[in-house]
Amino acid sequence: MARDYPPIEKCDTVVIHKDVVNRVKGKMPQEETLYDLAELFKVFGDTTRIRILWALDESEMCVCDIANLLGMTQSAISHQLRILKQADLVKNRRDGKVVYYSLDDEHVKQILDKGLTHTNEK
Amino acid sequence: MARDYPPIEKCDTVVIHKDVVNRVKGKMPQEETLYDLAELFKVFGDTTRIRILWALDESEMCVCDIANLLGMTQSAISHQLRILKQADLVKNRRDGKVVYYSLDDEHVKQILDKGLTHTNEK
DNA sequence: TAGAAAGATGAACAGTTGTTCATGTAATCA
DNA sequence: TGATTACATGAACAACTGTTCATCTTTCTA
Repeated sequence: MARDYPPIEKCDTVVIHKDVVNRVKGKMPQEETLYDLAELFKVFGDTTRIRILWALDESEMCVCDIANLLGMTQSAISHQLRILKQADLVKNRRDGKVVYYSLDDEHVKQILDKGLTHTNEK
Repeated sequence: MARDYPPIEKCDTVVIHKDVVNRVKGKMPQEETLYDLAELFKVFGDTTRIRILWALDESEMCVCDIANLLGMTQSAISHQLRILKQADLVKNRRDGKVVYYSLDDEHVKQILDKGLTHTNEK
């Protein structure tokens, strides 16, 4: 994601607003923090994954159940569950042949709810 | 985003877990709601936009200032601000030639903070 | 009024992402 | 043990996304 940006196009405001910009620059979080944050939201930024998370908030379910519920293939769901697991949004347990997935913690629902508050009001 | 999914691969759990799956199916929000939610998080899912939002939480700024702050071109920032505005995450006001952008409401910071809580703990 | 400044925008291009298809692995059971 | 079930995964492909470049609009000013 690291890119090589071209020279900055300066305009008069860069001089006029120098103090404000420098103050903000000093208060910005670490690049890595912002990168991780974007990566997290990227995981939430897909309808399939949002539907999986919403479903798992209602009940623990196995891969096949989720596929059936959402009308998608087992493979597609399995790929998405891997992404959700890597982001620590879901956890799983194995019971024989069946692997049950569930939400990792309560943050997930909180983030979904905050997003919902915004979309409902706009 | 609407796709034509292939026939569902059934497995035994579909019968065994029928009641759970049907209950969850009944509690799922509207498809449109989940779509809008994913669209919202998609907007948060980019480092440049996250950096812009974080900067605007500190202070109202014009396009050129943001470009200068982030070391990117005016054009790139302008494109991203359009996306943020369409998602009702930022608003703007014109003062002569200069257009100042700021966060639209307090939800934005709340969503960022919830995300940060998650990334900090994992 | 002509030129410049600040910003917006369309096209193009490379990089990324989500699903499918084929196949692999772990656990169960006849 | 061999077949089957549930799930995982790599490759491939189409669709999408973010930046650049060129150009356009709006506003100010000399």
